[in-house]
Amino acid sequence: MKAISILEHHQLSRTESRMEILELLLNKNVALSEKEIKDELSIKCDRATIYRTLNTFVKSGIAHSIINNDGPLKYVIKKAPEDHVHFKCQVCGHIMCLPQIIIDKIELPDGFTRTESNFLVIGTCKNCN
Amino acid sequence: MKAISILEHHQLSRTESRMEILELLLNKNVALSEKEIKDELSIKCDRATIYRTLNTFVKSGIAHSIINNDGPLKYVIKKAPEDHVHFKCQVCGHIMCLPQIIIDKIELPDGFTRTESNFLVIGTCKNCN
DNA sequence: GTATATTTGCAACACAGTCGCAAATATTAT
DNA sequence: ATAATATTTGCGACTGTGTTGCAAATATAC
Ligand SMILES: [Mn+2]
Ligand SMILES: [Mn+2]
Ligand SMILES: [Zn+2]
Ligand SMILES: [Zn+2]
Repeated sequence: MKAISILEHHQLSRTESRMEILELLLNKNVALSEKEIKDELSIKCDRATIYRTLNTFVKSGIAHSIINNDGPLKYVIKKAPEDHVHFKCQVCGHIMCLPQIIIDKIELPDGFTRTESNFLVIGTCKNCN
Repeated sequence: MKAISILEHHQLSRTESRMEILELLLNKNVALSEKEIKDELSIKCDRATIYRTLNTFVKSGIAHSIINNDGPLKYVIKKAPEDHVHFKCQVCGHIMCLPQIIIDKIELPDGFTRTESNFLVIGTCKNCN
């Protein structure tokens, strides 16, 4: 399984919750909130455990969180290392990465330096258009 | 007073809370949260009133809210009509608009359409660099 | 297998934001 | 200016997201 080797590679112990949550994220191409994860999990798993697991994944670089303008944080497997744009579809509600668009290049005013970015574009996705 | 004419122009009734909150926002060039507003107000004003006032201002187009990656929404007077980049300084904590950078132009993948954007760049501001 | 380190579930908590309702205040009409 | 009406306010209760302490459960190391 891919999940096992990812956990090993990041030196994370192999617990049922971590395996199941990681596999769920690996099989999705849209970002999921804690609640959505809980609802889709086959095993029972406490809210706190899900949050702790997600935070662990983010710290390890396995996943990253996406800020939602209206709603809870969502999590997705980290594919591209660079900062990229996120897209939220108003119709289907899905939030996803748009790794095609890198945002290193934004020119800030004189004297400002960038360390990180959070870009969320809201609109209508390919499927819903 | 500027605040009075702004309220009149948007056909909002002229209450003490609205006047004070609006003047506070007009005198700041950084975004404020409900808590920060409450702390800076000279008059006493309930949390709920501040939230309602801010929502009223946003609906009227007087102010707009800025998503904070870690923390509550912040509010700022709306100067530029277009979507622009927001900047958060890790050192001083200030969040401000960078109206110089318009983000209409981001090229989305085929089939995606944009209606709104939330861009937050995190880094170090001019003063703190 | 046993010992040790880590993770889990549960409960409690903190905080942001909203809402119903009665009292207070602002607007309008007289 | 006074009275009638419409709007806003404060209070309290409530929801939802996310975190944390602690004891029990489980994973890893020996
Ligand atoms: Mn992403
Ligand atoms: Mn702005
Ligand atoms: Zn869609
Ligand atoms: Zn600064």
